[in-house]
Amino acid sequence: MIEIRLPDGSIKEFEKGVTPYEVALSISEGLARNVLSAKFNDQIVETSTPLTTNGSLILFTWNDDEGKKAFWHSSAHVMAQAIEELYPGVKLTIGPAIENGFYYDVDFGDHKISESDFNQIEQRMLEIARGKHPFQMREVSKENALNHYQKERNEFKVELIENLQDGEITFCDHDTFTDLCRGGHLPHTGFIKAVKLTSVAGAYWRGDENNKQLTRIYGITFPKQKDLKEYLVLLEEAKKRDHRKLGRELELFTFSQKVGQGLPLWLPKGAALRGRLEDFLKKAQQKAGYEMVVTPHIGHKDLYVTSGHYAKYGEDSFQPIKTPHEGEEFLLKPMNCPHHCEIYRSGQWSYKDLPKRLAEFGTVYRYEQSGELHGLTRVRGFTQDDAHIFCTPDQLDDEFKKVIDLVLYVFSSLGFENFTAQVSLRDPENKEKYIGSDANWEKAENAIINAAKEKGLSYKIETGEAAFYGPKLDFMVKDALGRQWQLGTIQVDYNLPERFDLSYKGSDNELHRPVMIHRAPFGSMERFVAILLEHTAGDFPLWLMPQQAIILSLSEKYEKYAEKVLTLLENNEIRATVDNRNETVGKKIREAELNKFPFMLIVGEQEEKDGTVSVRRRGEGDLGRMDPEAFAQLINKEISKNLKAFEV
RNA sequence: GCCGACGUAGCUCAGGGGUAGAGCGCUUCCUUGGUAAGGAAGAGGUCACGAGUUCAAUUCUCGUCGUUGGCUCCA
Repeated sequence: MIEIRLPDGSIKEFEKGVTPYEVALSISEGLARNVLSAKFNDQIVETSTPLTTNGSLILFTWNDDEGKKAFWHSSAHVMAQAIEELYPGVKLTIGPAIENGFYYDVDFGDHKISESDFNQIEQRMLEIARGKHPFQMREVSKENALNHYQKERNEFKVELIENLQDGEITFCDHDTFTDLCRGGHLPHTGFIKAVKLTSVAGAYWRGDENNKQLTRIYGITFPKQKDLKEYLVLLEEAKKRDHRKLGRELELFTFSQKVGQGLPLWLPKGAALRGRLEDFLKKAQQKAGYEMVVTPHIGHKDLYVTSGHYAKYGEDSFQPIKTPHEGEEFLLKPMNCPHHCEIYRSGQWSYKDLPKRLAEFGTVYRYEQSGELHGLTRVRGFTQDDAHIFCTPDQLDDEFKKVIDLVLYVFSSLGFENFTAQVSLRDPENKEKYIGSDANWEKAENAIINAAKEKGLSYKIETGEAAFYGPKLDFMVKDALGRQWQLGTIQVDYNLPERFDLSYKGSDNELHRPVMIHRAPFGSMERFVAILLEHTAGDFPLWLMPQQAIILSLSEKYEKYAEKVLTLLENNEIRATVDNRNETVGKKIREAELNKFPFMLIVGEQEEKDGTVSVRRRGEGDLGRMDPEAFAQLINKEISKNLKAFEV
């Protein structure tokens, strides 16, 4: 007999060799029907794996992430079988489960696959699923495994197996199909009831663009047809929050093929919105001891040779601008740091002057790969809410924490709660990719981790994700479709101070090297506005709204009174506009609601007579008549409730 | 940059070898209204651009540009 501990803490005795499925059955038939996969002593096992020792067992269903993972991983096997049958001679490589579904990377040889092939594959997958073929794991010796795939001339699987230890290699069989696999499957294919292949994409073998390009097919499957329908509806809903769509509808920004790809044009409303965000940050930064500076949009090539950026990115950047005569070369500014370093160098500093915090809304230009451009989130010309802090090594920890406070203030003022902090460190295996000494890297990495810990951030460490000049702490936020984007960033840099020979006079009367912190709480105005749009669906916090209220005149007769109310509101710092069009009030309300006006003020005969406005709140309805002054107070009270001042 | 899809009116989209259609928006007129679409008329398109096939191309083929889902990249 063996003892199995279940998640509720209870311990049950079973015959040696009991399977997770049988354990589930002993609890309830319903559970047994729904159990998809299991974890025994922190190891993923099949529901059919005999358990031979004491241990703790967790059973997973569709409601668990691990259950979905097994579901989708198994679905990848089924898709692979369908593809192999329909396109004989293809070479399978890897096919994992992902956050929403799964993919399989396949070498189709000369065959071109496109979305028009999906239906056929989906149909075959469903046929296989209906066969209720059990997934069965078996151990294979390295030699046999290699033989199997050498016979199939599948160099990809051979490469995978070569990197595995003999004795830990397993194959998974179902129906007529066999795949190299570590495990974690459904009991059988019959659980898969709904199948949707979502896209086809090129993907490099092992993610390296020097390798062969494979065809990646993405799909998603569900245990019920209804779940698939719901998922598709969810996708449709997410599309409604797409910042590209909202940006056009709300007249915030546009693009022009003539101006060039990735170069956004900010429309009046968008520019006003962006200006308001800038003012908000400027105010907080002033309190936090920052000083604003302004630098030009181009810089001499030597500036970037000194900074090291030219060597690293020169080839892959917008190419230098040449002067007519002297043969000088200038680069479009890809970042503000070198300019700020030169500002620092323009003076002499004592340790008493530090930290020096230089801030600029600096517009930069980067030649991003054309396939990477995406709305406002990835562009070629954008404005960073940049600042560089020059401080003594002793001040680093404290300054770093202060920056975290500022970023958290920005995020909370704008209602971003679901962000993750990511600490990006150097890849110790690939040190040549980075500039700077080991000692400095270590110091900087520790400073970041300590600050993140002390500020109570829940952070994730990503090795190899650091910038080439230093480690960083990024604040990541998801867009409507769940894609992660970096917004705020804080980076420690020991290298630029070195390269620009920056110094300050210490209390010992000697020259010392300052440490530099790069930071941008928004990241870039473009990306921030994009993500903010997707999070709020255009329903911005009241203080940020391009227009806070719209005055709807009941007919042209009340135009004068409407204008009078507008002036009154403007005197109270409220952004409002008048809709005097010859339309019914019903239509005006509908459009104001769709255009996200938070407040609608209806004025007609009654209002004009007693000097009031009828207030309607978006999404809530009629709030009744009130004095325009009272309305102004209502708005301003709500704003001051939601927008707290930054406390240092 | 690579793989796939797409590009028709300001916007959302239908159509299809014989040079185009809807809804919304826009203009004008009627209507002067009470909390999510009042009515009528009209204007607006080199069907992204360039080449090829054809008697004829917006439609088919190729290329370019742009957009887009991924991959690689992201100072």
